[in-house]
Amino acid sequence: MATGHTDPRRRERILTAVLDLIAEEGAAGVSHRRTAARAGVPLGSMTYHFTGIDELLLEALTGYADHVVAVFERHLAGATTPEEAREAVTGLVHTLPEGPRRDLILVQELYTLAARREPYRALCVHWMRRSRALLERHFPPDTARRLDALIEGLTPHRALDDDPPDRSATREAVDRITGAD
Amino acid sequence: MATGHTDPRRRERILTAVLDLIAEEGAAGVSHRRTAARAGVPLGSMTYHFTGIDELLLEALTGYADHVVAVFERHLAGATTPEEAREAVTGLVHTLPEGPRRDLILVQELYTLAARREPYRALCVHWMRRSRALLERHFPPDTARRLDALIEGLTPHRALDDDPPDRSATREAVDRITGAD
Amino acid sequence: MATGHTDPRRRERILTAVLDLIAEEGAAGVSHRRTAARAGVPLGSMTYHFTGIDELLLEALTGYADHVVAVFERHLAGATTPEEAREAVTGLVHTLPEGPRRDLILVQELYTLAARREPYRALCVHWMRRSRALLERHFPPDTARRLDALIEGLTPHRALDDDPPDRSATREAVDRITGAD
Amino acid sequence: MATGHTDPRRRERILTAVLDLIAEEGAAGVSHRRTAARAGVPLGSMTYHFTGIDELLLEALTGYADHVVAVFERHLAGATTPEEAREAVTGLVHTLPEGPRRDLILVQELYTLAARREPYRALCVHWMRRSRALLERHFPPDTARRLDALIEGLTPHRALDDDPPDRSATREAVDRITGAD
DNA sequence: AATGAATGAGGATTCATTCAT
DNA sequence: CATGAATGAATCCTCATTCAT
Repeated sequence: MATGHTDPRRRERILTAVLDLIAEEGAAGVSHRRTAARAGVPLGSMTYHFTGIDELLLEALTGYADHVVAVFERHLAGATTPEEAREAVTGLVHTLPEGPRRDLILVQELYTLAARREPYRALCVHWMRRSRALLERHFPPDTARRLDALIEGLTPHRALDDDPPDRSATREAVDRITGAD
Repeated sequence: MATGHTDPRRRERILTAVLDLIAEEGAAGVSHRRTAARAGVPLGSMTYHFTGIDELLLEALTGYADHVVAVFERHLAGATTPEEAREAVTGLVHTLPEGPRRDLILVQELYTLAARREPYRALCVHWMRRSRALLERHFPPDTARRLDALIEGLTPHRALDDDPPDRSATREAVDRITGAD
Repeated sequence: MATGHTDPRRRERILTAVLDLIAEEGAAGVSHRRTAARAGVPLGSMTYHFTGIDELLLEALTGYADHVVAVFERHLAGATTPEEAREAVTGLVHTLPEGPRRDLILVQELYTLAARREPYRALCVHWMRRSRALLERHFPPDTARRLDALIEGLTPHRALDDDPPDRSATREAVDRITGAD
Repeated sequence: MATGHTDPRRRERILTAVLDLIAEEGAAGVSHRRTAARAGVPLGSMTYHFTGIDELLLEALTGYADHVVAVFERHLAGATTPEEAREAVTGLVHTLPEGPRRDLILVQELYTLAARREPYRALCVHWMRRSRALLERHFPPDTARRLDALIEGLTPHRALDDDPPDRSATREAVDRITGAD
């Protein structure tokens, strides 16, 4: 009532809460009530700012995908030789899911949504395309593609495995897939 | 004398229904009601045969993992040389998600559950270990590991991509990661 | 918890509450919450016993239509001559909406629903057919039809008008429409 | 100097939207949001131009009643003899609900509102009085009254019946109720 | 052994209305 | 004058689970 009546960061705060909830409870655990509580906004606020749960999830995950691409880009930015690019990619695999597995989980949830529902699939495809394009700055198209798949595959392994592969094993895989001889 | 004095296939039928539901609606879409309706059993039957939703999901997914491992094994069974093994693995990647993406979805859902909740993680780890063991019959441990990750990574790509890599591209990736020279 | 666990009159009580609510607040005013409160049953009970609001309304109104037909029949039962039948019909018009206009309102609400949604239309048509059949026991088909329409038309007039037509006016109209000469 | 310094047709457009909504969704389906969307005006506009939902409905239905009376009048205008008047009334019954049942529905909705809430009742009574007055130009008061009721009763029959009475049947009923001999 | 009945919690969403701008 | 932002109440419905039978 006495608040500024227009808090421009409200949408933003809600989206952050959504991402936190996806990571903690899964996409299925994202409800209006829970999100509102977490973001500290009234329940009615949710459907005012977002059409429905789907818009909520989609927008939050889009923001997250952008963030991941940015990380990706930052990692690869400095590399000028193939050797440096390979090292950068290796670092990437070991960087992303370092936190509290939050990133891994978010990616997994997105894949799961994408496997079944169109808008999420589109987001996923767009994302894959962008990261492949980044790899293609340093590797030929076919190699970029293989490398992209490898990165994707190493991630769940690193996250679930009790005894995950160490950095040198990752590097070895990267070298082989990119055909370093 | 025989215990299950009613339809012994009831559990089985319920588990099949659960798997169908996971594939169609996602793990979050599996409810007692829906499962009962789909399996054609009374609602009260659900909590009689299964402790709760988790037991339901876990048992269904365990059965599915067994099935996938069996497919895996069948594919690799005939291979006697590394060359044949590589060809078998290639066939595997192109076999699994060929159907109506059902398999991809189920795997994805399992990963998502595994990322957050213990019993699912254990199932997942056990599964990964078994498939790696199968690969180790034909490849050295480190190679098996890399190969396993690659397979995992190729799957979502093949499923989501509008223009998925063809068989020869897969074979090329397999050759490189297994160090065929 | 300590209740008989199976109250067979519960459905019945709910339907009575629905009819009361339609009369008092209109069909649009029938909500699960209000109905539950009025019938003295828990909210969750509503969707257990009835699929949804529509089943609720439809079943309640079907019961009401049956009741009205029964009244109709009882009124006409004793008539053996056309003269007696005309008198009975006249009595009918002046009997039905005598109460607290409850009957009139219920009929009106049913018509309104019937004008837009199929299952209600079917109920309405079925009802009209039955009452016409009753009239046809005493009048030729065409006459029965005209008479039926007249009855329908007199009802809202009697209910809304500040100065509604008296019994002799009704009788006069009945006589004319049935061609008493 | 001119007051409505913005679009003066806005009120008008809103009222048209309200009528459309009543016809399509029922009076209960008229909300500020839906009306605003349909009329293409901002949501805030609704409560600026109209006190609340009731004012909205009442004003829209008043306009509609005026329209119906005008049709009524136009139909009867040319008639100079009782015979012509009877033919005109017959035409009326077969004209009104000819379109997409829109008119029938609107009338029904108005009756339903009138049965329960005062301002709508007043509107209804006023309307009935006006149409009766029109009939009284051609028929004696008692006959006008009977005829009015008959018209009212024929309408739902014609609208709901699968096999509605044809024009000659209507004419026959009109003749009888007006005592043509 | 098996199940229909029951229910309180929580799901998404729509709403009329208020108010600062 | 006109309106976008905001919100708490209420909407229908689904749910996992308990329990008497």
